Amino acid sequence: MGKKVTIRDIASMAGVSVTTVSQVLNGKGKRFSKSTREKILKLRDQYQYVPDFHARSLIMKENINTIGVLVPNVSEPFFGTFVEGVQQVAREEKLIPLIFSANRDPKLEKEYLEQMVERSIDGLIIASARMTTEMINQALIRRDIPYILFDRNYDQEGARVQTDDYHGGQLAAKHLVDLGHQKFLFLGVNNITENFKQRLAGFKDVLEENGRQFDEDKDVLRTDLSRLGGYHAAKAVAQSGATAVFTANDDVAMGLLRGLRELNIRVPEDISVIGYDDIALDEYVYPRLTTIHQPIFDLGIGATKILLDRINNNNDHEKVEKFPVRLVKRESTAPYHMV
Amino acid sequence: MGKKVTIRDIASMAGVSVTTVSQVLNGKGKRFSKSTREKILKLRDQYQYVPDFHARSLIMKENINTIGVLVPNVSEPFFGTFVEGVQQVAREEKLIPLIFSANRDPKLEKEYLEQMVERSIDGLIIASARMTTEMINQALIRRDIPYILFDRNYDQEGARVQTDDYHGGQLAAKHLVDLGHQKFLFLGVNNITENFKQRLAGFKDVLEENGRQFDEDKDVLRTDLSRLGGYHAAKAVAQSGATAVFTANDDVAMGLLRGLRELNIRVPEDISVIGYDDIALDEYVYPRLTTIHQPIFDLGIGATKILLDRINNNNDHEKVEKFPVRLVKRESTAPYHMV
DNA sequence: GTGAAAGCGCTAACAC
DNA sequence: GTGTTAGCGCTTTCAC
Repeated sequence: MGKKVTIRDIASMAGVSVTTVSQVLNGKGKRFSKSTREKILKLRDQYQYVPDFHARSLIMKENINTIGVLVPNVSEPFFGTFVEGVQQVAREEKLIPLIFSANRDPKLEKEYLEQMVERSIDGLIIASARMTTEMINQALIRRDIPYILFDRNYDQEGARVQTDDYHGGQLAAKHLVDLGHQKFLFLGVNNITENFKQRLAGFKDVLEENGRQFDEDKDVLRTDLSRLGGYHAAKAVAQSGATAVFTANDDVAMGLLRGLRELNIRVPEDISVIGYDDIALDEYVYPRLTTIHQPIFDLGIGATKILLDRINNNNDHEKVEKFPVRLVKRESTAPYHMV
Repeated sequence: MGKKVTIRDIASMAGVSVTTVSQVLNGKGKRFSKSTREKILKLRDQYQYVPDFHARSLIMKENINTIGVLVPNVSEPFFGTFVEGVQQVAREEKLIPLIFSANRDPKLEKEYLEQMVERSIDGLIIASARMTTEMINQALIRRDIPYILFDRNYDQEGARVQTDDYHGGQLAAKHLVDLGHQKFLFLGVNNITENFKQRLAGFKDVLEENGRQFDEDKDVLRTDLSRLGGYHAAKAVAQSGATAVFTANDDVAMGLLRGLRELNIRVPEDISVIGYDDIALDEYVYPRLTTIHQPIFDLGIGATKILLDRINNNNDHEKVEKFPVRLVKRESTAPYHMV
């Protein structure tokens, strides 16, 4: 209903100037009389005056602390957890996180990125496979907006948080080899990005070091990076003859579990499945999923902290923080039995 | 590094006035010579000029399409899907959705709400149990920002989308009664809100209509509204002697499924479990979860469309759009067998 | 103790 | 065809 109450309205009602109101409301009004101050405060409360954000940030180059978070999809458990980590730090540091979920649509990503730039946010956390450094810089060029890269951005510049995907792949292979398996499969994704390549490389290397056969042409299957993708791949997995499958991530593994179940193939008795990420859901599927743990929540925290660091200290050197991965043994993997 | 390029910079470099630049860049420059236009466009590209958002929205009170979405937690599958629905409409309508996830913290919710108001967004979608109409109005008062309420806001004013929770409860009871069960349990939540009350009421009424016993004191258990909550409740559920359990939502049901499994209680052979919501995960747990379907994605779409309607047409009457619920039979419920 | 005035970057009447 | 001017709502010198 009501038109917006401006500082001018308050001023004229209080019978003082806008300066006075501004000063008082910003806690810089020690020099004004008590009665003036109280009058203004009272009017503020009465009319629910809130200074206009845009007018304010137009002047104050130092922004209200706002950071942008660009993720492919908040509804994926992985990114949901990541965002929660970001939020935790944001809360502690009184930052406002603007979350943009672009559904892996490059056009949208670009658009959102530009939006954030326009809104002159203080910093940016970008989690996106498709987004190249070039694209990012193009949008950010000539603005010194610090940003942090996350996930799948290996060959890129810029401060970032990373996990050791190669090592993750090694761990998965080692676990499966220890269980005595002989025939392996990597259930990868159609749109392969560097982190997946690394996992595969680590996986393959350990297999070969242990004298196992692994042919990248025949022993790698590709599907969509989703539960449905894993589900649809079940038949091909079953026909491959492999007894141990390493999936691109836990979502894919969950889909595979379902698909295998419908095919009456038992996990882990017939096939062992190991995922990647360690999302919270892993404990709730059946069988509980063995996986490579990534500290997703901590990654969110870490990314935000590095970003803050860069914002505040204008820390220009490219900081790359590595986070550890580890094997989490649950029920979806078991020793290999000869048939 | 570079300072921000302003319209003035572009103007002086092009040797024209700011007006000219502004007009040309906003597509209102038909009256200018082609050479001028091209010169400006080229400079814009060269210097990656982006008009300052704040300066712009300071003037054009109306036009930047931004809506705020306040949810308890994006990483919950339910809200994740809801947000996706919102985003779909947003994309179609060229809106920018600002997502705020407040983790059910009332203080944060209020803070975010105020933030959105300050940023003069065009409209608001609020999904929050704790948030009373009073709180909302307090933050929104004297601004005519239209908003839509979602989820758990029964006894409240304002346009909103709703599903028929009472009917949902009825459907659950009917299904269980049809299967021949005699002893029932409602696994509810500690912090009961109106939607849960409605579900319970519908559940109870149908049970009693069919001559089944249901005592709200003894046959209702309370736990946290989460997978972990359901998990922890498993023992109590097992000891209750009930053969059919209706849970507050699917998350709780998933936790219960896991807990029961660890107790070696078979679902559905020993106990039937029916959830609520029909989140995507239901197909991937074991056994696949029977549930009451809510059109979560459509709710997101619907909420956004109603909001748009109110923004554009200044539609002041309180529109309440109801969405249907229905039973989705899967594998977690089965006929009752005498022991 | 208080206020006038300048200006943040932009758009839009209204000249010329 | 193009420029002048007047703000949008606010903060901040600096003068009184």
